[in-house]
Amino acid sequence: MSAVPPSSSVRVRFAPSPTGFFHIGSARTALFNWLYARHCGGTFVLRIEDTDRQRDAEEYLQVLLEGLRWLGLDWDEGPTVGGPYGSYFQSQRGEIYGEYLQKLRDSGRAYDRDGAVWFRVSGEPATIDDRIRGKVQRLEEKDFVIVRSDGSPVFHFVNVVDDIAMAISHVVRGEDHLSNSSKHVELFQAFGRTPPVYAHIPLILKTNGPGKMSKRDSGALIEEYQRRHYLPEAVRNYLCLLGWSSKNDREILPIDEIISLFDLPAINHNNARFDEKKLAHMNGEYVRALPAEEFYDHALPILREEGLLADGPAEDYVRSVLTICQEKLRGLEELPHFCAYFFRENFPMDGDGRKKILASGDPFARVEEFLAAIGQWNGEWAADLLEQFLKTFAAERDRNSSAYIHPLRYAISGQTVGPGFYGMLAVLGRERVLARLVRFSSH
RNA sequence: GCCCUCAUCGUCUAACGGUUAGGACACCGGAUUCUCAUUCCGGCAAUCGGGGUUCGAUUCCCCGUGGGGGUGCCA
Repeated sequence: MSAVPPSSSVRVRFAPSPTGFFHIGSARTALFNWLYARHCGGTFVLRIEDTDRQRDAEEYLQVLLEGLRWLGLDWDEGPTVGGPYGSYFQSQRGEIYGEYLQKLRDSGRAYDRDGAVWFRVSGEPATIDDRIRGKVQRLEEKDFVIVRSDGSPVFHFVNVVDDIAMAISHVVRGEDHLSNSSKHVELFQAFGRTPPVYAHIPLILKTNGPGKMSKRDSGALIEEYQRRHYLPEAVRNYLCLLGWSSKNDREILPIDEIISLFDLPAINHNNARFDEKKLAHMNGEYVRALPAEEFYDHALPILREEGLLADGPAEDYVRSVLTICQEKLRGLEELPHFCAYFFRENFPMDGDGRKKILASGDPFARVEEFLAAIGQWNGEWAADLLEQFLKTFAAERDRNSSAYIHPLRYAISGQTVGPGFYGMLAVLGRERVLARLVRFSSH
């Protein structure tokens, strides 16, 4: 439960069904609910709609909870934290549904047919009070099933019962529920309740092609970003921008600022297409802006996972590698490939890079020339002095320093891109650099 | 089919009824004492169509068109 008691009667809920995936659209719905709760000082309830009771329910639930935690969307009531309106699992609320069903039977709004229980509609158009779309009217024409013939209650019924029983004040959900809201309003009214305030948020569409994002689309699952070491703050920030904006031309915003600016009527009406490239760009911005200490904390487990720390390099060495690499990264995902040669001698030599180097001159000759000179040099092995040395060295031979830098970089790292050259030399250290140059020139 | 809903650059979006229609991503070009994948500068690029209302419409209304959703004993 939250440490700070709610200062508002606003109670919102995120009510996912544990399917084994955490879809980006669901995450965005959870996020908007959470933002609104935090904006109002209200309560964010997590309710698990597990009426299907699958075999792997527990494992499926973990995907969801871990995804929410990763995004920093903490819930005030729900699984693991409890709360006064439990249980927060629909599979454990059968008794409550029974009681509410009896109320509908008593008032003549529920009846049996074909072994199922049906709800009798009123014949009047329902008015949905929607904070984003205004008043929406829709006539629910046909009676509908609320309890299947196998005895299990259907979504529309349990959803409304739980919202009543959990005193939910605002229902923030995807627009795919808008048409069905007339069913829900009818149910609220049949229970003698005023329906909650609704806010139907636009859907997230596929990057290309027709329809909304589905689990199978590239980039559709939160767990994919976890696995690829995206920063959760970046994913969350991007998700905020799908259907909402600060209206001040700023897109990268600290979450506290988003919370204070966020409001339901400010949400857009139109669906948004998902753009993986923009998300990737935003992730890069977040990675490069990370304070050195936090970058280190994020990077260390990744390097370890890739086996790059197997030789037990000194902490100072790892830190200096990360310091020169951070500003060049587009994301933590590429870090291992970007810096592997700092940690092992059997790094791969990039094939295209080799062609590039060969095309621009004789790399072996350049490396040998340099090797001969640097071997004699006994200056301090520091970035600024190495720069001085190379510039003088190149000038004496009437060449541009880049004539040496490119082949040297390739010889030392196996790549044509990387951190600043002199910083790279300094961090690797004299011994390692010279050994690699020798190996390259005598290949 | 019927019902609901939406409509500004390719994409995400901004614009009290009066703006050279702004920003971001992508793309293209240039610069940056060494690479680029960082950074900086520049460029391309939009109000779906037709009617109204108004001195004036991206903005308000209507009709089309197009998109999305719903229409299950799925959620």
